Amino acid sequence: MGTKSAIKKNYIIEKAKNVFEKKGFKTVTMKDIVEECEISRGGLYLYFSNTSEIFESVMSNVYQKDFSFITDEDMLPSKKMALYLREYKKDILQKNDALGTAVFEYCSSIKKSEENYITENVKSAIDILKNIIEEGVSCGEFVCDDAECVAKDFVFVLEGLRYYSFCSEVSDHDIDKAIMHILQGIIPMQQYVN
Amino acid sequence: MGTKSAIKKNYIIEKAKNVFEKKGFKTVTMKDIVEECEISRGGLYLYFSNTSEIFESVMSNVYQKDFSFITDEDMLPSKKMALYLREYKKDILQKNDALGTAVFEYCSSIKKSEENYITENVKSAIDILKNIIEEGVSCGEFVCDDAECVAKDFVFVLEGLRYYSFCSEVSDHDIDKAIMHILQGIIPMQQYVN
Amino acid sequence: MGTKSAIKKNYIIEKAKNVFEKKGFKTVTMKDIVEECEISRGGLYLYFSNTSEIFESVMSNVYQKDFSFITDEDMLPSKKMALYLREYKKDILQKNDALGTAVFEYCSSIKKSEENYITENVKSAIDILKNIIEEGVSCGEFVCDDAECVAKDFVFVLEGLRYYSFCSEVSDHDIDKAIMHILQGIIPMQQYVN
Amino acid sequence: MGTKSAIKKNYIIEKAKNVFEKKGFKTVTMKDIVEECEISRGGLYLYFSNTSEIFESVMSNVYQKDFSFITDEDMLPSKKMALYLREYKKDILQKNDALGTAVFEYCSSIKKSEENYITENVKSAIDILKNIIEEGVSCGEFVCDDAECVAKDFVFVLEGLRYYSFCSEVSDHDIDKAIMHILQGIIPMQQYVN
DNA sequence: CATGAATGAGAGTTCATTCAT
DNA sequence: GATGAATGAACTCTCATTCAT
Repeated sequence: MGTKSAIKKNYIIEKAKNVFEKKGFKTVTMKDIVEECEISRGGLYLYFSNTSEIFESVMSNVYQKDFSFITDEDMLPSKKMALYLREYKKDILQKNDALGTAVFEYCSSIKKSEENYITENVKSAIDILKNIIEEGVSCGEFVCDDAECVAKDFVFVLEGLRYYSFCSEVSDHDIDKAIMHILQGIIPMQQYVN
Repeated sequence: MGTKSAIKKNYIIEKAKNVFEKKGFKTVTMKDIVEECEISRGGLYLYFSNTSEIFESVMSNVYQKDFSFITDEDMLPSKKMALYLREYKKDILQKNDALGTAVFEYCSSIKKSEENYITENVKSAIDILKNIIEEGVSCGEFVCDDAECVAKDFVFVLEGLRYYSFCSEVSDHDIDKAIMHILQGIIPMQQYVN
Repeated sequence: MGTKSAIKKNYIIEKAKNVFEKKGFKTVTMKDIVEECEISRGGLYLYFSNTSEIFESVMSNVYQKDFSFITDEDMLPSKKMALYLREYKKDILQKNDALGTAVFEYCSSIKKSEENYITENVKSAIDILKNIIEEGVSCGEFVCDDAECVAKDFVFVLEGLRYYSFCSEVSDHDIDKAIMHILQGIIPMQQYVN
Repeated sequence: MGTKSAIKKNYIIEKAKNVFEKKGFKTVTMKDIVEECEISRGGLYLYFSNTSEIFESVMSNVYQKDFSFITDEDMLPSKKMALYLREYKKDILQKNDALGTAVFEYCSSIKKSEENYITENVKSAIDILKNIIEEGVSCGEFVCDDAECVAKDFVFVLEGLRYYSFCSEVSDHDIDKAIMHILQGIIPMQQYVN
């Protein structure tokens, strides 16, 4: 596929993203995407065979956050925690009507045994937080018996808020409060900065 | 519509529930339900005009739990808490492939401003837990500064697990661990019984 | 069929008339009539098998005007003419939104060779007017070479106005003017009274 | 829509015309037209959304007569009258089982206040005839006090015959006789040529 | 007689997918 | 590559008609 094709493919992906944000996943049709892209019916089929394929492409374009700071040896665990949670929060707030519904619909329509975006996301988030907490414990910033348990607490509370946000308004403040409450369980003084 | 009709209507609701459990909400068609019920095309329309109407009926048949114990003045708050959380857990585990996906699809397809099953459910759960905790604090069973905050912690962790359960396996044990972790924050000794 | 049945049948016919006035003939369904009558679906079939049958009954109830004065030997032809045309006019004006459309739809959906309400009506009107004119000529009230031709002029002008009235407003005055114009061709002085 | 499409669209219009001639307007279905055209169900929807839209297209293809001679300054009014009435007659005779019924059904199903084919047609015919008569009076060919009244006499008699023709046989001769009778009222000598 | 639930045929409409150009 | 006309399958919905009660 030449450069021109790649450009067009990317164009389709960008446009399709709008459609998935508007309609979720299940009810999006090839026609919807053709119309959003203002290309020909046949044209779309040159690049994608069905909406799942398009959605996969949208997701791999979208789900790329830079979490390289996690491995930065010079950064304090408390700082890492603050940065990571801030990103998480931003993610949820942005999804207050965006791709989240589509992701859910897509993932829940796949057989459970398979890996999917939500599973991957949750697992990696638990892992990252667990590492940060353990690091924090070693250097004396955090106090915690069971890092995995706290990590899961963080992640599921945040996922719960995300889930809730698809059907109801969730504010910046709501998320902050939930995070602070858990943080208080592992640090003597507040170091989480908005 | 006489008694006979009521029986048939209930029959349709029961069968339709299977369909919603299998397919969620958005992609369920009147034809799907007709086929599951093994009735005629026109027959279904005698009772329901569209899938939303059927789904509403399914929900009002289903979503009726007995939480009367909450107001029982002789029951210890710790006991109430245990009972309530057990029900919550059961609810999530049953939904490990059941109506939850359909509920989500239905609710997220409704305008956010409107009340919906998920919003209602979350709000009422937070309320109930907050009351139990406050009761527990008054009688010395629990220790807690901010009952609402803890209640939300409970609810969103559980909702997070529910959400996750639609796309991945969630075990009895996973839920127990999450609950225990939060409980430890407010009680000196474990009283939560499975 | 007992008296009770006859009453019910008449009730249906009356109600059905409303439906035909509202919707014409072709698009009226058995369901429309059942609903207008507020009887059961099966109930209607005890009396009528289809809408044509009902329409026929409506028509035989409706199309009965008293033109006995036509044969009254003591009445002046000019008076007969006036009375007859007045009835004709009334008929058209009443049909300014009533059964006329249904009659047309019914008649034009029947094979042309068969007799139908419109054919019958037109033929009998021509006949009556021709007789009145001839009578008038004999007694010196009218002057006319070709009574049939004038009779047809009357009838087709009036039918033209009737036809036009189904799609556009036609006033009392419009009809009067048309009638007067033809009358002037056969009488020296105006004797047509509204 | 390119040239090819225009051809197909015209093809559909031609075929649809047959259907409307056979069945009138109200009971014609998209399926009827699909079958007459021998195209696919979906194919028709590429060009038209409903039967009204198709009927409108049929009408604008059909209702285009050349009456330019009306404004020809060199032609005698009597000649114009003869030509115009001949066209009118032809129109009625052709409709002896053709589009007229459909036109009526279509127009009578529209709210009366709106302009429609029948209203427009009648109004323009009255106007044209009135002008011809007045022209004829100026140049001495016709004798007439009230041109509008005579014009209406012509038009409504002819419309009456048209209406009658949908339900019964109307011959060339019937129309001629009616026309002659009115003409005799305004010209001393017959100049209407068949 | 009367009811109204039930059936199934049939019309409307939308789309995924193909294919000639 | 790209287009968009064309097809046909699938769904929605409405009614005429029947029939057990």
